[in-house]
Amino acid sequence: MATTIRQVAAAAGVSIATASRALSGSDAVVASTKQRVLEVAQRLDYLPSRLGRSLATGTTGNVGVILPDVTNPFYTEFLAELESALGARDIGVLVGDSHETPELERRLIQRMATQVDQLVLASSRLDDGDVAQASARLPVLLANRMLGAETPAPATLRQVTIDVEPGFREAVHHLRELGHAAITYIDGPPQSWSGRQKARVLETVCGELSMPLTTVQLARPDFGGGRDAGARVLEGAPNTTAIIAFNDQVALGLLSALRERGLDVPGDVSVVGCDDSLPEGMAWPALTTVDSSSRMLGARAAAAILEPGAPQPGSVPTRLIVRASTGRSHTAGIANVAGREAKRIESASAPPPVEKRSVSRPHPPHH
Amino acid sequence: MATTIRQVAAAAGVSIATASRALSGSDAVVASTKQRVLEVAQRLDYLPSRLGRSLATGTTGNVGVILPDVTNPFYTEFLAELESALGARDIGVLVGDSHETPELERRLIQRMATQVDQLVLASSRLDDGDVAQASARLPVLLANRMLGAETPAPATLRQVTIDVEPGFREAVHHLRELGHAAITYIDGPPQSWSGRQKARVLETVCGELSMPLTTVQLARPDFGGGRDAGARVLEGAPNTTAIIAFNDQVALGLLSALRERGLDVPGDVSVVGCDDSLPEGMAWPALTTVDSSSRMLGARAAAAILEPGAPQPGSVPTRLIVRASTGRSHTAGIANVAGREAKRIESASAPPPVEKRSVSRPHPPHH
DNA sequence: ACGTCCCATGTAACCGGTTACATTCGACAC
DNA sequence: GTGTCGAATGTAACCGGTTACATGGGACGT
Repeated sequence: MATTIRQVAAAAGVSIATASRALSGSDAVVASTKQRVLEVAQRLDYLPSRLGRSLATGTTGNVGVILPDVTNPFYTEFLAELESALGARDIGVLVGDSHETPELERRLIQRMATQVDQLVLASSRLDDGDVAQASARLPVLLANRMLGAETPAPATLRQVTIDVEPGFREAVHHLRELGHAAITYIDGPPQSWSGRQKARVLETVCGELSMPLTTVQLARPDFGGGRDAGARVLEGAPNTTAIIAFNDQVALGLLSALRERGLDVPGDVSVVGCDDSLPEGMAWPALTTVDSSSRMLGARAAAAILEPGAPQPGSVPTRLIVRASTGRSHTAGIANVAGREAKRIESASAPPPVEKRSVSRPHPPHH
Repeated sequence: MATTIRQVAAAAGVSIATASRALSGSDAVVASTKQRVLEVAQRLDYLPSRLGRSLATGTTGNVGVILPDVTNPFYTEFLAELESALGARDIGVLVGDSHETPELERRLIQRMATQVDQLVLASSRLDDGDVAQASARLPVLLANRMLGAETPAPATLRQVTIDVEPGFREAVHHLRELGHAAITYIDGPPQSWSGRQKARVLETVCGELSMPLTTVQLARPDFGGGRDAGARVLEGAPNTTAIIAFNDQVALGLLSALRERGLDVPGDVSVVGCDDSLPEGMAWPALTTVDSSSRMLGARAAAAILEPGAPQPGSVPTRLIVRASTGRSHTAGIANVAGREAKRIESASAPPPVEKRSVSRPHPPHH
């Protein structure tokens, strides 16, 4: 059994109250006694029980963090930032993966509710009512999500968000200036609040500019989802020249689908991502993206937790970062590839481009 | 304040002992009473305190998981698997990121020690002594790490590992059969046990086959690290034709560095990754890799935790998955690219390959 | 009718801390 | 010398559960 404060007190020849005071820093306890208690504690390898302390003080020193998918870099970076900032203040993090489902999320909340001081729900898939209910039990911080205007926000509910408006507006204007006539948006999962925000901005801006907007829904906002969506878009709408993706992972999957079909980015299709989450060189060509930073969101969340009295924090602004995946469209879109392909094959002598050759080589299925 | 069991007991007209029995499932309490207690609990929205329960029972229902980097997909997948399996049994997960440093890891252990039943240290950066010390305090599960043979393993210490031997052996033989004369290994961080394992196997096998082996050390085993290492290798040893990377992220970075310099994979250089962690299409060309699965490691870790009595689990086996990033070397190595480049430009008429053109286009620095 | 036994329930101690309040003791003023 | 005051320390209640043990009453056997 681990050593308790009573053992320390006994060994130091003081009462547990005195031992407690000596150990929990500087209360009114004379220096010599304090010294003695600390020495004994050290010698007995005493480590105060967080459980005992929590029960007595009513504060646990932990926060719970619930994410839709721990595997997704967006949340992973959010979590990394949050954990670091809280850890520096010796606050522990209980983490839960809701696998994008409200049921699991509710269950995780139940499990965490009595052992954390506060809950952080990132991109919560709960409906407004459930969120309100949770925040009736303990303070809740919504990250990347806001309650609808009609739901009265409880006093214990705070929200940190990313304002995607400027970044997505810029993206549409950028594509338009490059000569693209229409835009396809690959949206996130239907429960995603941020996905709805992005869609809403795109609708507005495309409306203003009289550009047609096509939206494609996605089940999982990851690489595989992006690949699937890419394939669907290419088949359903071969004239597409400009695609905006829900996030960088989806954009990456999209790039992969395009490359596999021999399409050039940005020659044939321009692609815009979101999050600016990729290290340099990860995307090919380098991805034009909206810097909807989850790290910054994590930092804001940490700040909101560490300064409970602070005013409702504003939302993180965004902007467009132009790199190499967007450009002037020099074909009439995807439909033209077949023709160009034929032309290339005609001009026999030159070695076929390496990339093309690799495309056709079959390789074993993954997993 | 949250409702407690005493309030439930009072409202149901029973003692707290009876209430506790009724609530904690099926003890010897008559059906009608049990029914009544449960109804009252429901009505009062009662949620039993994990803290109280933990203190009373001496078991918390939580495990602590410490990772060197929550942002690294290897650990992220490990964590996802572990969290899912434990969550299904209503076990909570406290997570900590050691940022690859022993100091932080020790601090995290201190914080977690009194509020978890067990600790999972993934690729622990602690030395053997510190690990032994931690496992004197509470049960510890080492994942992807083993204590040295000379350190006596405490009874509360278990280990789950990946046996990289077969996979890496296969990789070397595979490369040899493709005609590669020498191998370069891009190793992980120096504190990494699994890195040392991989290096050791490569040394052995290359020794057996009399193939020269060059090892390059890496600070951070991620995409950026792989890119840097790639650049170093290309400059220092231009004749390199076969590279094995510590993990898939490093391999991805390497591919990026090679592509940026106009090198063809596998025409000029063959690349082997490790982990099989990439979704289909993520690497271009599809990456030949050793399936050192962190998901499976996570599953084993979960099993070891859920079945405490089970025998010391064996290590996860590995094998080589051959895809498109390895092939017969048709140049004498990197050094020849300059010459080939010149030759291409000579044969004027054919359009330069798309990828090549993109390489030379400058784009703004990332971040 | 009485003793025995068992089952449902209650009482109270306990887990490991914190802290309000009580107690003790020395210093100082008169 | 004695009363007062305050600082250092001790006593005990409390946080919210669990559980060993005590208690009481009904069923059953003789």
